[in-house]
Amino acid sequence: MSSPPARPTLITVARLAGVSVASASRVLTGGQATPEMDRRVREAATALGYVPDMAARSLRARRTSQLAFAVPDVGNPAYVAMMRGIESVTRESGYRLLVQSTGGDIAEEMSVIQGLGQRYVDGLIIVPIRITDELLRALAVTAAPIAVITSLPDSVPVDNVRTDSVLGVSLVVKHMLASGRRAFAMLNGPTDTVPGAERIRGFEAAVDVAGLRPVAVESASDFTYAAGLDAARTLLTRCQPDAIVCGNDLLAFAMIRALREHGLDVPGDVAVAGIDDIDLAEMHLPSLTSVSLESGARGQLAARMLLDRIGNPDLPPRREKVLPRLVVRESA
Amino acid sequence: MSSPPARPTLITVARLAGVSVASASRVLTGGQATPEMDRRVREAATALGYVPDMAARSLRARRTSQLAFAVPDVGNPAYVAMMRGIESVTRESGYRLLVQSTGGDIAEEMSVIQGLGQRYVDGLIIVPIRITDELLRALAVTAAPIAVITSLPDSVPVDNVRTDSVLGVSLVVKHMLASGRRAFAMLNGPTDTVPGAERIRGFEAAVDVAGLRPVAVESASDFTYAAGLDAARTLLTRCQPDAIVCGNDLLAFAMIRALREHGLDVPGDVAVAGIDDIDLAEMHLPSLTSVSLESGARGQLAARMLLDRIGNPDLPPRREKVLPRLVVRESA
DNA sequence: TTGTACGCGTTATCAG
DNA sequence: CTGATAACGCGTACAA
Repeated sequence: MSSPPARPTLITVARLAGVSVASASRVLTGGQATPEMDRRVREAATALGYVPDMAARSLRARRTSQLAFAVPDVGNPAYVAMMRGIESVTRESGYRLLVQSTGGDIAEEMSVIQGLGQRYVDGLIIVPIRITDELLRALAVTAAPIAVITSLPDSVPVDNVRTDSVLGVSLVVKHMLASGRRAFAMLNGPTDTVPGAERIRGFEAAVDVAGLRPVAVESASDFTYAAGLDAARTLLTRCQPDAIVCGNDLLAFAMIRALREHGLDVPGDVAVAGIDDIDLAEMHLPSLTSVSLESGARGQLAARMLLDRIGNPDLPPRREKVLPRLVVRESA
Repeated sequence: MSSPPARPTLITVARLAGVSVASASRVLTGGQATPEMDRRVREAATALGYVPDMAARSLRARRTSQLAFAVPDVGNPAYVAMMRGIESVTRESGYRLLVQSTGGDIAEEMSVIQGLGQRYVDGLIIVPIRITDELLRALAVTAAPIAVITSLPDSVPVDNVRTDSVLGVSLVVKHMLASGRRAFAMLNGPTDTVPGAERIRGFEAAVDVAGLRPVAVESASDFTYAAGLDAARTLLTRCQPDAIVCGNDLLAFAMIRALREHGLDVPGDVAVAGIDDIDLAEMHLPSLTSVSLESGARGQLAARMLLDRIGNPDLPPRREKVLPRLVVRESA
């Protein structure tokens, strides 16, 4: 009747090696030690199969080696790309990554930010899609460093990674103009979101610069395919554009399908472009012309900024901008 | 010159409330206490903005309230769906979710499993795509409960969630036979993976049952679109099938594009179907007929199994099977 | 019902 | 360079 073998701790290791726990800890955490000391401790550790306990280490060292990513919608491939970018950085830096879906819900986002007080992560990367005063206030006094992926007002002293969707949209519009299109329409997502607002602004500005007026602007209730399908059908009952810019790639796919339902060819009759350049843009038939907002790169950048700040909390707030890039394919 | 306000601990709260730390702890963790005691502690806690420290709690309680999901490839939407399923369960159970990409690499998977000894999570959900003896051995003696999403040999006493891709493939083949197709080909993924092996097996069996022989079988080097494109082109130089079953939806998208390059219409000239029924299957043109392997449901199931086991480690190992479901769309 | 006191496994400080 | 020891913040026997 033997009790299960107790999990080896640093004390066990030190005892077997015949040294103090302090020395054992030093050796194992890469401190200074004589070769002999080093050898004895390591041998004892491997002999016992010692593995450090992260909970104890976190408590004592006041760091978890974990980062959190609060994402609006894991169903959106653009955010998945962002997550991959983040993961690539955390992985090589020895951090673990925690994923939390917010559903784009402010209350959820607030609760994630508040939750930082629990100290279960050393930092947070968050992508809010609506910016409220409440959120800005919360961002100002977080219990752990935060990096925000969105355009924050300059007055908010928080690290953030921006993109320029206004410029991005203008790239598409110019491209469509160059191929002779004149009747522009937009199928956007909800305009009370940061991306939705910026994209419609960019669209109207770009069309205006060309001396034109949009023939239609429709907003889907969400940046999803299903919502896009409804809005796209509505849009097509109202007018017949020859160029349609969509708020993101999922909406563009919906638009293309709706056009086909109307017997219209893409890009023959109508040019269609999306935003985000998700992986599927290339796989789609026709393949989708899209503006890459470099989601992966933005994720990486945010992760690096966050790690930098964790390493040095007194750094001044940083704002980095990532430039959009037009990817021309078959649809426009 | 004031020092930054010290973070409130349970001691601070107890002191302000004029009670012992034990009482404070009891109230806050939902123990027994007189209404008066309860009130005083809570008031003190909110007054101070007290938030429990997870590291300390984890160390003391010997649980982290965290689960890990080791996924082969976050770029594959099927795994993203799985992740969403898992997240929905962890979220409502008060667990946090940690995501670790393995890239389908055995060494990575092993290291994740070994890493369990660090006790940074209470359990792990893993999706190995290759099963080796080394892996099976590691699975047998883990430092924390594991749930595996794949078909494990019955001899391995580990909770696992299975699917029946053999049955799944037969569903597609039958459907294609019913629409008069006879010249069957398969564009599979790597056959040294569990999914790859099962799917080719199912395909050959189903075709055989119909008294036919496949006109071609091609394996892509990976379950990705890019790899699929190469393999699809190769396949088409060799033969002209009128029905093509693909190892997953991404491969199917590649197949459809390759067919179009050859001037062939889907489904007019050739019927194409995929496996996994990812979200994009519906968005594609033509929309993709696919076998749903219920990734989301499998994720949920695995998460629930894992939580059950964490709650009761002495449970006998469970194996659950999720049935495939044919989703007929335009491509076949 | 409430309080005291200890231990969870580490790391860091400070003497030697 | 090494060792003894004090925290880190919390939960829970055990005693009152």
